[in-house]
Amino acid sequence: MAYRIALVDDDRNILTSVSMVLESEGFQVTTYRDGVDALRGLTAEPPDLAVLDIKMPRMDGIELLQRLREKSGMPVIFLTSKDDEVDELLGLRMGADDYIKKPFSQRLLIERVRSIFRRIEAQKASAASPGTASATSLARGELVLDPAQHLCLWKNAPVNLTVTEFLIIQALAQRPGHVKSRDQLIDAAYGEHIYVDDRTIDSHIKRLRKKFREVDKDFSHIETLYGVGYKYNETNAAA
Amino acid sequence: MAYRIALVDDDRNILTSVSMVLESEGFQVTTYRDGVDALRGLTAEPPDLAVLDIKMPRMDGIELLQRLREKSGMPVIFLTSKDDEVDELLGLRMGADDYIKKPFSQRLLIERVRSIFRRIEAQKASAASPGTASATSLARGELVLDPAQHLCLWKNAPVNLTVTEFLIIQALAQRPGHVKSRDQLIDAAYGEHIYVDDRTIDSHIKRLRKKFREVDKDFSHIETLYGVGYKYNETNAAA
DNA sequence: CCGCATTATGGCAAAAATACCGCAAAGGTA
DNA sequence: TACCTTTGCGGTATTTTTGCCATAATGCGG
Repeated sequence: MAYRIALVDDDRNILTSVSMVLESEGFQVTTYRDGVDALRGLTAEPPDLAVLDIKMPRMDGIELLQRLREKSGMPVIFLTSKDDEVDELLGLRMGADDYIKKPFSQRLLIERVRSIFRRIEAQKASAASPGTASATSLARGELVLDPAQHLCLWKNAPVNLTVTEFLIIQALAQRPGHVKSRDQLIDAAYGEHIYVDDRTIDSHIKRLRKKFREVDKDFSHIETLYGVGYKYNETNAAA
Repeated sequence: MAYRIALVDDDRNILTSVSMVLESEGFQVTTYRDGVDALRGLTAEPPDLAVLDIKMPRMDGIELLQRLREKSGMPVIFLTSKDDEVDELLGLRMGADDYIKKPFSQRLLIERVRSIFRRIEAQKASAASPGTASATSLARGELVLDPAQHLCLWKNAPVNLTVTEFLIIQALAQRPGHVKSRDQLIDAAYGEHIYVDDRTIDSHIKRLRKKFREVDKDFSHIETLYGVGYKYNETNAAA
């Protein structure tokens, strides 16, 4: 279930480059080249997040946001070129969730976008009634993972995981019995444009094992494959 | 299996310092001092990644990339000195994978480089195992080998192999009944540019036979061809 | 059966990979 | 602001793997 992001900018180059980046991260991107078009599109089919340039012909980003806010509370990130535009944003504080100064790195952009969606997930989690399995949830034998609720159950007992831990166990449980290299797990947990050390994965695996053991002393479903990576087994490791 | 990186910059200091950093991370680095040389070198022997300075005499990085793109899709990272160069990149974005502003920290550079290679590995992995049965998995009679799961079964019993052992049995099982010389097995297990002693293969064969015998006392499918090498037989050796 | 060449195998120390402690930085919250 | 949680990573202990040696065993040609 890919998030949908609307991108509004009058610079076609930025439009294509940014949307490429976002799409490479698995988001579904719709682009608009000016505020008027965008207002129509965004109203007709609201995305999960809007990324707006401030300076645009016909209708600038700020006016666009004000119009949007009449109808919708969708998250918004602004793109700004100048510091005084930032000031303006801060002064007005009219409901933007974040802003990014041009020029910006892919990494920064993705960081901001992901943080927005993390926040949304968190809200969903607290809002959702427990017991309702959402569409994206995962039930692998005794393990239940529901990203929407940020819920992890082991043999029906809740396991309290942090965001990173959740992403890692999710990646592992996606394919029980299959090895994931540390690099693959880094991609799954952080996205492709962020580097963390291999050993950091070890730490998270350690914490995961510990938390599962707190619920089930004999938990040993996360297996180390020496020289390869880790894998999640549905059946407990015997030998 | 070291990744090969080409580094192109007219500043000799940067050339040496950066290549030292990369080499210390285990990468194999080739350097070029201008775009014309680089184009020739990169075309003749394409590396796994190119790191290009933008501002260079004779041919700048942007032109170099365009020329490269005519032939190759190798990943590219740009080095830039000025913000307006960044703008240009963001706008044009003609196939560069990332950019780094000078001056940059060693850590940042490594971060970017590793992220590129993670992506490559990820693609390899997903290409290798799209469904449940990975394309490269092998079922030869009673022997089952699945690299994606790092799984080895003999008569449905799991055999716990190390990476090297796995690579060797894989090479042997690829063509049952066909001899592989020790040199061929070394290539298969270590890559072509690493030297280990012939007798080392004997050791691995020893360990393989032992591990298989632990599961099946009468296992004798790995046959020695005196003076030639080893081969894997589907039917047990009748001798 | 003999002598030479090749292989099998147990053992071992070095190397490689991993587990995990503890801390400090980062981020969020009240 | 101060406080709490999360997180990444340095560093060390531990485990696993691995290459190779020395010796015994086996194969091969005569």
